[in-house]
Amino acid sequence: MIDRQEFRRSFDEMNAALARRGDDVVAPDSPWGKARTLDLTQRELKAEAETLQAERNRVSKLIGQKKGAGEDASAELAAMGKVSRRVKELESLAKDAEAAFSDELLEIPNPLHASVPDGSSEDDNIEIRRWGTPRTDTVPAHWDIGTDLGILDFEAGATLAGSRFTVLKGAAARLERGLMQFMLNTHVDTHGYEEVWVPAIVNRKTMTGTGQLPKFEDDLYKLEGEDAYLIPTAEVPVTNLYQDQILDAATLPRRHCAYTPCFRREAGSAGRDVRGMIRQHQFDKVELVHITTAERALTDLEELTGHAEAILQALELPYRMVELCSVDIGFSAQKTYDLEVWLPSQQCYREISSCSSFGQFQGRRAGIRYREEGGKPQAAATLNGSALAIGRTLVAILENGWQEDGSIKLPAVLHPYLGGIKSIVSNTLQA
RNA sequence: GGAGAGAUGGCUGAGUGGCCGAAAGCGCGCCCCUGCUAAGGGUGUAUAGGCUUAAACCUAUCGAGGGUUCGAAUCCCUCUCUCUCCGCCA
Repeated sequence: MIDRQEFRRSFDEMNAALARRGDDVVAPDSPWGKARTLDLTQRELKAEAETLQAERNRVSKLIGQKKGAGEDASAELAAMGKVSRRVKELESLAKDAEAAFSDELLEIPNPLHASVPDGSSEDDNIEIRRWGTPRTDTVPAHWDIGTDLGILDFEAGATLAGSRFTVLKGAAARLERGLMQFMLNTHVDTHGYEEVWVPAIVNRKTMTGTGQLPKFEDDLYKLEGEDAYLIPTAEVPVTNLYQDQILDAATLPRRHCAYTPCFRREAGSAGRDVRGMIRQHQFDKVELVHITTAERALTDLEELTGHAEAILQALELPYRMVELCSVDIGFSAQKTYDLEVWLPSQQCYREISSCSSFGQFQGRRAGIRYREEGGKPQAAATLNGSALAIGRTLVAILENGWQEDGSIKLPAVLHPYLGGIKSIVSNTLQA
């Protein structure tokens, strides 16, 4: 959520920053376009109501005194009856205007950070660096590799739940579990994160705090008849761990990692990546979350991204890091780096991690604040990044580790997590 | 799912219609006294919004929402959450 004070005082600057996301974001009929009028209306109504309330409070006190002294207060009573009715009217109007204003505010995306490059499509994203040597020989798609080995069962997934669900068997299931362990251990033991285990179902307020709602309801699974949604990412419960709290600045940054399943309806991506397990309705992910100060947000982003990269490097997976351009950055983010892993079957890099700084955007929405010694509370900055999406990591391991004989060579760091075996030659793990 | 109890400031905990943004204690900040790792005294200590150069001032907030009233932490209604007991259960 944008800052109201800034909205009033620096309208033009904010307008410029928002316009970089696209002209439609600042169109007259957009939430941004409507917000200004609603704000003025709301403030006028409130000011008028407050003036009358002050009057009422003053006279009510007088009535109390008069009655206490046995004096007649009927004139005041009559006058205040009238004032009270008017106050009620004004309050009701002000409340409606305030609600309308707040609703629009929740639909306005985060103004981009000044360092974000301009662009008109994802093709304008900027490659920052590459790591590793991509293999260029012909490698089968992971769905063929996995089916041949008997470790990925797409039919079973479709039978049980529908398209975009996969059943992992034997070595694949163990690999999924091993990756989860390996990633969490690395972040806890090497990178110093505090691990948390959180609900995969959250309520509407929590979803609103991180920005998934109200705008992206269609992307979420909602539980019928309840105020409950399946989380699309651990970002939601982990960041909201601090909702409506005031943290001591000395305790920042708070850094958490968490494993959760993630659920996404993929409403807008019909027909894309329908084969294989690149794009699933349910997938596993280890997520990193930072709660930090506004000043530290950008340096923390570099650090957090580095922690995600460390996983790819340890797994010996070639990847590149790209900085998203102005039109490709998500609603709540102010700046984003994507990590893309090399998929030999497609001969291209595919997103496996997205690391973003949200500035104070989520902090304001979720009421996460911190206080410097003797200072006023201010909205905390939040960051998060996948480290990594486990399903896609499994895909990358299958394809990058694929051998001519159909077996899969496994990265050395995973051996201890897989009972010591070094390769997959069937749906059972072999030494 | 059934029955009961409760929700007040960083914490504990008073407060059943006005003098309550809220006693008292604890904790914490600053000052003083004491000159030694005891204690004492004073003072301050919520959040948001409005108006302001600033201070002052005004408004709102005692789980949430609605109602009664000139006036509600206090009365009424609805909801949420927590705790205890019973039932069920991985």
